[in-house]
Amino acid sequence: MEELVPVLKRTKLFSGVGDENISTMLSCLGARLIKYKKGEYVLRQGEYLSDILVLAEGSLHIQKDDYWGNRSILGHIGVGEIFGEAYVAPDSGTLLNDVIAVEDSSVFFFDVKRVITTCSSACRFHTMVVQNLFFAISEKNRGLVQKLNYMSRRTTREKLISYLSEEAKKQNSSSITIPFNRQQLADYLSVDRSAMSNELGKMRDEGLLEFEKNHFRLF
Amino acid sequence: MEELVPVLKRTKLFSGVGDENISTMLSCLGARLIKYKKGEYVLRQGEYLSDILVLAEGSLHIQKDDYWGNRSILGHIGVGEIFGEAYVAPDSGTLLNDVIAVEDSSVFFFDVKRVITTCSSACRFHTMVVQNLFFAISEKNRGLVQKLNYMSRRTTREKLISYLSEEAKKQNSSSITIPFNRQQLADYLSVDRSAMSNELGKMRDEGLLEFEKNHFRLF
DNA sequence: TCCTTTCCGTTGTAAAAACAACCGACCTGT
DNA sequence: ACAGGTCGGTTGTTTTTACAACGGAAAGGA
Repeated sequence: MEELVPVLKRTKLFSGVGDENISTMLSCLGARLIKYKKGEYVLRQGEYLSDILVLAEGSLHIQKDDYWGNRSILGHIGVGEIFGEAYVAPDSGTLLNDVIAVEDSSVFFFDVKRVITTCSSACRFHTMVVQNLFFAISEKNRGLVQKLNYMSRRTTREKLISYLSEEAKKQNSSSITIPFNRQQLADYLSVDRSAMSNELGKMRDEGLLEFEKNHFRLF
Repeated sequence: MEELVPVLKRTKLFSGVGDENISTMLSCLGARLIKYKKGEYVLRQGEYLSDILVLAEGSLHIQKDDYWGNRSILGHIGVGEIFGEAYVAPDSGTLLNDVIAVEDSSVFFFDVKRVITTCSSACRFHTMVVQNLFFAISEKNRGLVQKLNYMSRRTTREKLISYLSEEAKKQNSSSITIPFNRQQLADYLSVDRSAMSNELGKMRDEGLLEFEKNHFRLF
């Protein structure tokens, strides 16, 4: 476990807590490290969860099977990412997704009770961890709300407009660079890549915008 | 302010904290009560926020104007609801939406620093409020993830299938009751009501499901 | 350099959705 | 009983999307 402490140092959960304090906190937080072989389940849909998890090594997929058995991959978890934190509330019900190891992986488990209940004053940085946890879930929240904003539009054009519009506000310029290539943008907005490319072409022809690769200019 | 304490008692933020303790906590949390006339802005897009808010009276709309000036209403805040909590992190940037009073309203402001930094032991219930806050944002998170799940499907049929499928799992039965009428369900899934009604009809004809009003049975 | 792969714009077709309009069933208040 | 309103199913038309297929530009490796 100790050899993976440097990884924890760089995570959002332990931001601002020095290495030397992390080792001390591990026991206070009830930390356990569990290793998974490629293909093994880390979490299963329908289980209850009482730990907050941090991926220390490897990579994971979040996936889901529906009532009729169709499987889809919802997302990816990389080293240092926090997950499971939205399902540890007493009334959160069971997990809705499976989490599976894409390669051999190691996961830290932190008992939520020991995380959110500040322990004795021995552990000065405990409060900071609780704050970090709150900020981390806040950040996820903001990302979800934004995406939902784009996705609730009916047409590809409207999705593009709302997305680019938001980026322009965020980057405070009508000339913006986006962090996606075409396929990724299409996936993000849940539309077909070629249809989206087509629509971008039309919008350019109509003088709404210009673009080159992942750089856009709005008019 | 005191006359609105009974409202706070029934909110998720103060769940488990007795009335008598709430009054005591208000000062410890740096609470302020601000009243708004109908039509006034409570929050503006582009502002930084350092308070967690709870609506005590009235009702609010969350709305948004895009780069080209089109306005849309994203949601509604009712009495007792917590809002703004996702934008108080130090690196959360500015607000993405406006919040406006639909009728005369009163809003409690709690300084986030005083909420998440546990105060001296005088305030036994402070820890509980922090937990409640975390659980509240968790709950929002889960709702957002679910909705995103449904909305990321390409066709109305797939959206319906994923939604009903999830409800069936949640209610642990193939016979389910949903909390929406047709228009609300269409709005929730961001599709056209009549097209959705049409699709439901086809799915029934194909033997995938049966329904009557807001009760569905899956096969 | 040549080969392969990735990226992305384009086109045509088939499928699906949006939209508008209409109708009947059911409430509710008068 | 009647008028007005809500709800939801149906239909036809138009618009938009998904899908499949292709080709050229650019990047990267052997």
